[in-house]
Amino acid sequence: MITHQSVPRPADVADVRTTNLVVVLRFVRAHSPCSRADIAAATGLNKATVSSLVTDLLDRRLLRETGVTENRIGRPATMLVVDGSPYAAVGMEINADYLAAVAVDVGGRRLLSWRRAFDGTGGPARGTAALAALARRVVARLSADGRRVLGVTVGVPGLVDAAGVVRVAPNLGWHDVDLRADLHRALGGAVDVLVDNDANLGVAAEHRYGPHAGTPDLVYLTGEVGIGAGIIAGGRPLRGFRGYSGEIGHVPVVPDGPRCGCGRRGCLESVVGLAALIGAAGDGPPPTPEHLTTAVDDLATRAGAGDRQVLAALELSGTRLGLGLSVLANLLNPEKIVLGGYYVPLAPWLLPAARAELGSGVLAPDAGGAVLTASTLGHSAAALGGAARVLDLVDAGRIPLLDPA
Amino acid sequence: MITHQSVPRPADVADVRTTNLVVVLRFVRAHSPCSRADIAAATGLNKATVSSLVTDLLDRRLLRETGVTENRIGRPATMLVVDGSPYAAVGMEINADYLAAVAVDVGGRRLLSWRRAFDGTGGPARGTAALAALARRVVARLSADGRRVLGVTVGVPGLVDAAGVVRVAPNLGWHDVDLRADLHRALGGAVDVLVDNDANLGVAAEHRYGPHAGTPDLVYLTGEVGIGAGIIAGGRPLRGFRGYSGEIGHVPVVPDGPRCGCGRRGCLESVVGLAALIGAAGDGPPPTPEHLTTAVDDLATRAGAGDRQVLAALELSGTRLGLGLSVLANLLNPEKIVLGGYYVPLAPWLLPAARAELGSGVLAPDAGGAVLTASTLGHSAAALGGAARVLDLVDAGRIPLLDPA
DNA sequence: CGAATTAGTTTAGACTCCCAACTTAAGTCG
DNA sequence: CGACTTAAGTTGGGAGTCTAAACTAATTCG
Repeated sequence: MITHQSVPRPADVADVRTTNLVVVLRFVRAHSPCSRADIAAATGLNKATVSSLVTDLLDRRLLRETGVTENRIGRPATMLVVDGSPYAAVGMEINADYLAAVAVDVGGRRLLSWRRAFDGTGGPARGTAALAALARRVVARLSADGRRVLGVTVGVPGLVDAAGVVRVAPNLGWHDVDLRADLHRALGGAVDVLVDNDANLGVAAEHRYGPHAGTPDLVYLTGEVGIGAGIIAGGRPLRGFRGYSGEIGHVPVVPDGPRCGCGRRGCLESVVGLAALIGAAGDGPPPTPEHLTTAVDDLATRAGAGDRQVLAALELSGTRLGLGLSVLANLLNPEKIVLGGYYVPLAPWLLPAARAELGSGVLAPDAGGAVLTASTLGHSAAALGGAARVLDLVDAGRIPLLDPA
Repeated sequence: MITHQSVPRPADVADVRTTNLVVVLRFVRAHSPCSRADIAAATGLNKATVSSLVTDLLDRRLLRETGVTENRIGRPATMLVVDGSPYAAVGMEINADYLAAVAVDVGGRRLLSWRRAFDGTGGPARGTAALAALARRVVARLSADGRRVLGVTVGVPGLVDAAGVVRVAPNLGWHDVDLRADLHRALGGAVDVLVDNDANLGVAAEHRYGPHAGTPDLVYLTGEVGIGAGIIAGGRPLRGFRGYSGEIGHVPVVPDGPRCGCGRRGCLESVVGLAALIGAAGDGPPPTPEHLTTAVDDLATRAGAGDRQVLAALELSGTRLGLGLSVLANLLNPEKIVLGGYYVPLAPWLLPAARAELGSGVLAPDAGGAVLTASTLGHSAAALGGAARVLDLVDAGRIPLLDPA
């Protein structure tokens, strides 16, 4: 029997430095602009230590002095803000019908945001090649701008294990694709590559850029053909034993409902997945994958126009979604649940019923505090989350150093 | 809007020492007996550093030299084992029909294990008083033995918030009882007191003392009148926003099943909770709370004797339990799921069907690796977990110091 | 213009880990 | 039996970190 009684990594004095560099960096990010004295007072670090840390971060161009000083008694303070512009983090996303890439600098500023239509169902070889080509272009562009690329994270709609191998991606038709190694090779081995599930990256994006950024118990729900949850619990991503957490699509919500791909009946996904949503509105045959966006827009338009059938279908779907989410909320007690993907345009009609059901279905009073909202991050949330994931590495202690130029 | 963008605590050189003391302590615990040289080789710490750390731990009597040396070429090694006997951790448990207390030393050795019948439904005042009296006796006994009590953790069947206030404990009839403060006061303010949900402590016990100790993604299921899950994810307890995680009892598993206390139909708890289990075996009126243990024993006896009705009922219950667990496993992807409480004696008949259903109900291949077993910790698992929780504090860096005697 | 106030730097000291040399205590072998 | 080999553990010096206290710097107040 394998014993998991692993021993944590020892620490040394350099780790103290790293920890405190991150403390200062995060403090400035959260309280920008601020002075060295502010940092010392708030963190408890000594003034001298703060000065030393700040000098280090200025050298790395992770901070910048705004020169601006305040106007009150005593010596004026030099204000600090986050810079980070010499470093870039890249996030990418492959889906059944598009590729996306987003780059941000370490200060969090959006550097580029590309999106192109793409038939993701053409097999892993073509998908990987397209991703690699896009990644190379992004990296080349960023390098040309003089930025160092700290890493690339790719989001995939499917099960991804800890090593970055895509185990199953039903909508892409992928099995056991070692995307991480392939991309790493395609980028000349020069850039760190991570691969993760799109829901996990969605929640990473919300955790860094959403209106509730920093919420330590956060859930993000992808609203695509399939439904997946990205979970942050206790401030850290919840990945599970093999990285397969968040498969909420098969919670039973409708007794004797329609048969689901998993073999059971009335699963959340088969009832409030996108196909079901469109089907429930009841106009003819289900749309082909390429026309899902149009179909959703159409649905939203009809709902906005007061179409009774659509309104009723969306309300019912909201209730069922809320039921599924109540199961999740009972298990995880999240603070925020964010709906993403195609749920966003339909949120005005889904949310009221979903919230009501969530409130009544959670055992803890007041739904355990859980608040249900729709994402405001727009399209390519997973790609944005990929970039966020790279920035998380910085926050975890991988403080980048400027090339000796 | 409250921003959660909190900044982590700064580190200093003393934290390095603490971290490394824990590294050495945990290494010895996992690889006892071992030499200083073994520790240095395995952890990467310098020999000199290890010597210094070990000296410190010997002074605190957290380690002990066994004097025993090996028999091979080169200077013989002084072997080290965990001591910890001067320090005691206490766990307690209150339930509808009993009180329990367990004490262990920091080496993990069981010091005492008390259990007494008690009517927990007599209201919070009587329950708190009884717990306090028991705690005082335990602490007095340990002190008389010359042990320093590091802390007491109490398990309660209900929702407990982060401050140790029991929000709701249905089976005890408690609401908003500040048990932590009450007990802390009753113990003269001299001992740290923690309060937690019994399922959370059950999983803490399994995580430290179970056959799969150390498994970072572990779930424990209480099998009492209610069903609750204690969750460890990524090596840390999953508590959720307000500490209300693990409420698995209301996953819908039987379409149009019996009405549950929560108002819906076919909830896991109403279908495979203890009352339902006994009811499904079909002999007369449901037993009163005091006779549940007897009723379960009777069920096990009849199943062992081959009673068709009981066997069929248990198999069906196992299937439904497996269905509920598959929802949990899809969301959390645990490595081990341990059944506790009254499920243990019934496990031989519940497990096969539950495992089959779990295997087919989880989307990830091979149930995502999840293995379902019955607890081997016996009664008072929550109390044992309470003691484990106190020891977790040591592992988190609260290294105890011997009183200057 | 000097006192008060606040920001930030310098310097000395304590603590930690690491490295290299050393001491200690065995077994090995001629 | 004694020199050699092997391995465990200790000692002393060095580098890096934080802290405290003294110091310098820049501004407002009176």
